[in-house]
Amino acid sequence: MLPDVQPSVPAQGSSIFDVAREAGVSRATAARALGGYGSVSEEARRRVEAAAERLGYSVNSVARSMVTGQTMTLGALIADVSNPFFARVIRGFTDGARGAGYDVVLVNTDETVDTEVHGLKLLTEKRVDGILVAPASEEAGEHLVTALERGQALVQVDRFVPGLDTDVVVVDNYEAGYRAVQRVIAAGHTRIAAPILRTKGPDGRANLISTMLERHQGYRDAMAEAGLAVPGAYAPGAHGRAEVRAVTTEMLSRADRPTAVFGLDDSFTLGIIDAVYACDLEVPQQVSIFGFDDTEWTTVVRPPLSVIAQPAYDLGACAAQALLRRIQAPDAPRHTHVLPTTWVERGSIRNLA
Amino acid sequence: MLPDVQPSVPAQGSSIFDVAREAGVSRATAARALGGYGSVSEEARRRVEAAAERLGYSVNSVARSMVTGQTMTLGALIADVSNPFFARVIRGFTDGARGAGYDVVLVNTDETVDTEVHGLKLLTEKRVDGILVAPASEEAGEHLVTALERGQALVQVDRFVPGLDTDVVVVDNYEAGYRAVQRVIAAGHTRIAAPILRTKGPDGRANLISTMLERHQGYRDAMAEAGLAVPGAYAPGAHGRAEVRAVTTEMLSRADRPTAVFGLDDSFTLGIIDAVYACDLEVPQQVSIFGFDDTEWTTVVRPPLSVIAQPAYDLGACAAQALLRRIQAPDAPRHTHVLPTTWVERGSIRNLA
DNA sequence: TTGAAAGCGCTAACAA
DNA sequence: TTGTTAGCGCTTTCAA
Repeated sequence: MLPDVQPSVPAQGSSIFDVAREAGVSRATAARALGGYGSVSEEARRRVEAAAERLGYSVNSVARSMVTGQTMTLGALIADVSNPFFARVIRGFTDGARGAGYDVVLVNTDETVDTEVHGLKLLTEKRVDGILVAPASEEAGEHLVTALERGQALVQVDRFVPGLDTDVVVVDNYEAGYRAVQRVIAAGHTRIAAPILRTKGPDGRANLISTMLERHQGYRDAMAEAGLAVPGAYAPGAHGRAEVRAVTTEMLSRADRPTAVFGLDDSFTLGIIDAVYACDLEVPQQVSIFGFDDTEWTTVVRPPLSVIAQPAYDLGACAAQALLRRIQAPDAPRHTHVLPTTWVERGSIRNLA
Repeated sequence: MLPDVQPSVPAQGSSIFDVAREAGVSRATAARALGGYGSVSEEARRRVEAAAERLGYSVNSVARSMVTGQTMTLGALIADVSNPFFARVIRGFTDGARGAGYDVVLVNTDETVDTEVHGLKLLTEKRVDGILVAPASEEAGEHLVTALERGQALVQVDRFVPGLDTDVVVVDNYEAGYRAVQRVIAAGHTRIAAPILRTKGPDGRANLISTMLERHQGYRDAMAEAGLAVPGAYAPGAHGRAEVRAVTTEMLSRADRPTAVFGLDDSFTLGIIDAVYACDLEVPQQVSIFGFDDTEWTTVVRPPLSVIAQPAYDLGACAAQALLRRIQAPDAPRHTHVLPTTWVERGSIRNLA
């Protein structure tokens, strides 16, 4: 009736041993009944389940992971959850993961390569089954290469390190920026500005984020194609809302101030609006504004903001799917998923044509 | 030179055994050198570290957790990360956790008790060292009681189940609502409205969120104390921005429309602003608005919004500290931390006095 | 269908 | 300082 031998040190909280004893079966049988694998008689199953219930048994998944080699956990290395864009990406990602029985460990990198490297190390040590990463730099990807070589399932989202052979889920930032600016040009604007992100790494070197860069390149190309100039003053560098406000305020105070300003992301657009208020300019009569990313507040500013909307939630959800498939089939060919952006015309662009 | 015996099944990826062999020491010595515990000669340490480097060794923390009984992981059970408030709470929480060497597993409950119960079960099975929870219901707390009895370290944030003996980190929602409304009354308003959240659970029963309830009670008490009436039409139930917009639009179309409307949270305030635009009313000339939570957009609406600011990040950071202390000292007395809110006066309230 | 036994990769107590 | 050994709680052959 008591097949197995009591482990020498009794565990705190009941283990499968206790359940087995309580049910009068072996540990193997109890494990089979509880884990839903192998074959167990109906009778045994009922007894084990009742015993587990009585004892308040909770399976120890770290022990399980030890044996199966799977943690049923995914990692997410993103810049900052408190950034609304990433918050939605993460929501999509956790939903996708959860649907397949996976949990997710969240790590914020603040766009810092060192933090990303450290976070990747931690996730690796925790043996997560797969990792989502929005790389902090498109240049520093060695740690990701190493992870990949070790067989780590990896998916890049929002941005990607060129040449890194992983699944990728992005939007076409270049195209979106390009088309948006084309529209504004078509509306008759010739002086269009777009402050650009300038992040300093700990070494003082510029840490360019590919997403922003691509949007900006789309802007530059659309301008060039229309024969329009982009003086340096129209593309000032800044980091964060306050700096954007500052450089934009200066830009809008110039004699040749732009007639339209493009916010390359949520926080940039906010900084631009701050500047417009600081300069006491009317939108869109005196200056037009358009931005990237359709957040909740774009319809409560007056006039409502015209923006490029990107499917943040879907980006995360799609990345989860890709990662899950990668875990299933490590050697299947990699895919790059380019999700569509949408131009949302509202009232913040004046028609000069 | 090769003290230990090769395990029968060679592991994929190198284990501490491989490192030990490569370094010519025993597993225990390798483990000590790598884990930074016990005593190891300088010579051995160097050899082990070199071997680990050469082999690309990564410690398996699930195995470590197995023996130490610690996962160095915390769980977070919150409504929704894509809600800016919770996103900031989570950021504070992960930062606090990370500082002490902990990672965090994120679970969204969508204010649903069932999901919360299930999430708690998962986190328990994963043997996280502590759990942060923003309870979905202040009535359904049995699962939390059970966790507590089992010795689970727990901290409640933003809301709490009355009588549940855990550390708690909140703001005084009642007081904040009360004082804000007092201010508006002092500005001469007598007809003040505040739509209230009505969430339906899967069973169709109302699932009241204590936070919103307390704010609303503060509003009611401030009104009552000033001898002001709160007709039912001034406190319509709604769920989500769109519904708030709808009920508020109707409210503002009445002959006895309120002169001020209180947004009980971010999404409510957004819905109220939507309604104000829909009714084509001027703020604050025709209607005043004030809200709870100072999000990024409150300064880009015109007029800028007067709000009660709450320290979302600090709520999370403080909860992390409390949880970490609880893990250290499971039996120390519980504390309730009430973080201060701040009234931020901007321009959205008309002075009628 | 069931039980015995091995072992996942690590830490920790003990001995040398 | 170092090595031996015994597990942590589970899954998984292999026999019975």
